[in-house]
Amino acid sequence: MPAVLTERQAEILRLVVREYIETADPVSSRSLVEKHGLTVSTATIRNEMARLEEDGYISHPHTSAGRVPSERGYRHYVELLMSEDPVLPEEQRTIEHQLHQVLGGLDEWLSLAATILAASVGNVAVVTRPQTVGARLKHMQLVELHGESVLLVAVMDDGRVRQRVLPQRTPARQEQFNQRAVRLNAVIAGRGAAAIRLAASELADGEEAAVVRAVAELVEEQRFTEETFLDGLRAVLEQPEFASADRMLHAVQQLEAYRVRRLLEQARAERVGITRVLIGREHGDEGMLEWSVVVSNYGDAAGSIGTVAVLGPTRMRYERTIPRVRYVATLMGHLIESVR
Amino acid sequence: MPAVLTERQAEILRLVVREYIETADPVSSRSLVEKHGLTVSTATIRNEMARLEEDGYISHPHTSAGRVPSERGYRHYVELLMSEDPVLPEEQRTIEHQLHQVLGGLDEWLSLAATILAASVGNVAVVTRPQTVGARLKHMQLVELHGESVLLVAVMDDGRVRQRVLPQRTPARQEQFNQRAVRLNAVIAGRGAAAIRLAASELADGEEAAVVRAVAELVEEQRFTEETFLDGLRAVLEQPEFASADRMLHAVQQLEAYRVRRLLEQARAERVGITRVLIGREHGDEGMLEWSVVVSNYGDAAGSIGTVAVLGPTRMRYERTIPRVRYVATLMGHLIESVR
DNA sequence: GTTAGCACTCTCGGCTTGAGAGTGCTAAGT
DNA sequence: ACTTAGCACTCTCAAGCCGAGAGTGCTAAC
Repeated sequence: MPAVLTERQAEILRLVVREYIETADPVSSRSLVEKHGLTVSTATIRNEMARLEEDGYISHPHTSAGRVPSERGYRHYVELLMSEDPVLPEEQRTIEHQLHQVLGGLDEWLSLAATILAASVGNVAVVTRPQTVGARLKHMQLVELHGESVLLVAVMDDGRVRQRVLPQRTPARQEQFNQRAVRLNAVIAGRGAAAIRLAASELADGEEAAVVRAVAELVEEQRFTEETFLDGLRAVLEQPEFASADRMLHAVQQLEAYRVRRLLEQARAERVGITRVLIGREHGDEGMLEWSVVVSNYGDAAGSIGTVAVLGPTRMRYERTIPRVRYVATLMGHLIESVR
Repeated sequence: MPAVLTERQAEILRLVVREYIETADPVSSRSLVEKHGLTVSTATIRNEMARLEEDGYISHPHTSAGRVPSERGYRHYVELLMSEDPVLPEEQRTIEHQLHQVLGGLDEWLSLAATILAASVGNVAVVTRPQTVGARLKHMQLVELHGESVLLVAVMDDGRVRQRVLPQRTPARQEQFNQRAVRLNAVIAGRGAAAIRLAASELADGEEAAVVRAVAELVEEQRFTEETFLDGLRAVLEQPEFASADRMLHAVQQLEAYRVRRLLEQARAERVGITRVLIGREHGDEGMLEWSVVVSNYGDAAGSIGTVAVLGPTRMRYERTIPRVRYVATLMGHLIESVR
């Protein structure tokens, strides 16, 4: 397999990939000549195609079908042949505007970002909440509930707001809860789960110790289903690769939260700022052989890292998807700074 | 159409419905006799079936197929022929145990309830958050964020905890925010959106007025997508009625949040405590002609009302679904009391 | 009122067939 | 040595056909 392609071969590969991404039909030598005004004949194209196939860039579904890019073909295309379709200032403004409309805090931003991204690339988009290794408590508050319970609300320095209903043996008024919150905040605000747990063990009052232990749990809690925002299922199912019922059902199964989580764990880009493209079996998930993943991490100075990704068939508009994933990831990076 | 069925006709109808629900195949006179040891011949069954068909209880996909229940047949079955499959104490314990494992507050309960219900009936389950007409603020809190913003956290008396990032011109320390929160709570805690808005207009300090206006918005905010918890998509798509790609895609489309919302609005049961069954076109949604909905409202003394529903093909195990929807609805009713 | 018997209808899977799409190869042209 | 016209060959796909099988409706007898 010669690693180098002639100029003409590269151009043919580029056109095959583009054409196939657009139409989803195997592309024939004739359609290539007709649609792109090539100055050579179909026979020449066929000869070149035969070479490309020998070298593993494209393949044949069956004898008398056109050519389809292989994983290697897509990879070559993504790395060398394609030019990115930039997110225009106009589109950037629209997206940022939509995000700023919503002032509800991190979760709403992440969810909306997934929706916007999905709509923009026509595939499934996933945005995970930044996983903070050493999250700290910013502030806690107790709110009196009817009956024998109290609502604990904890705000973390990674933007999470978590709550929990706690039983309360000795009834108290809101005012007393406020005082208790101020007292406890003085001890545990700004600290991580471990330090808070330690503080709990040193408290004389059993009820307060229970509250503080609960805070520690909330600080370190990472619940995946609630930490992942996914959208675009319907759009991806409309792609022709899922035109049969069993393929479609299979896709729906693969996109269940816990599977997507596993996939993203494997596919995680190494560093913030890099956008990775994993084509076909490159991501190593047996169930999603014909899927590609475009993934980018985002994070802040404090080292908490989240993921923005698009999942779709290998026949995906990489030109469009890659810059959009990258853009949304940087946007998310800015947003998490703002809720620190 | 004689409205009354003979005992034998009713029994045959009952068996046809049961058999069809179980197998999804049109049921023939022979299968009925064979499987249920009837003492009459297949010919007799056929005669009776012809009567049932005349009366509109069952129908014929084509000449040489067995019988399939019509909407009327299902209705008769649900109202008169079927006996409910109660939620056994064992199952109740399991469900309640799962719910009590999770202490995160209302949203997690609702979401988990949808998951449990979906798994238990093998169809799509939807649980909406109780829509409170006149929600009141229970407590608000301000948390200092890095930079020029502050996080407003509001706890409502219907169990919602909402947050919003607010810009903050004059930087301040957490202690000052606490004092401000105490001051503002004294004025607005326990009040509804209108009263809070009024209070905002009377405040001298512009920054405080902005905070209070934001609180008012949070108090009355009802955001549907975040207010609906849906699960069981995959299970329902495995039903044979969605065995072709276009039907499956159509189902996925119909189950998008905003459509489900419309459907539930139309299908809303009148009173808390009643479980309604809407079969086929009875729910009036053109796009979901072959779907049934089992729906039950739940609420608390204060009049906030939420919905628990199961959506699935008309060929649904009503015996099982109805009591489970009812049970989960009452459970939700208790839970919302507990976070008041 | 019930039932055996039978003709009739309809579906479904398998098979065949012909059209169409594309290729690979050969041989001739530049 | 590269390009290309021409053509045989392969494979898919839709349409049509066929026969088996399932079920019914009807008739006539019990």
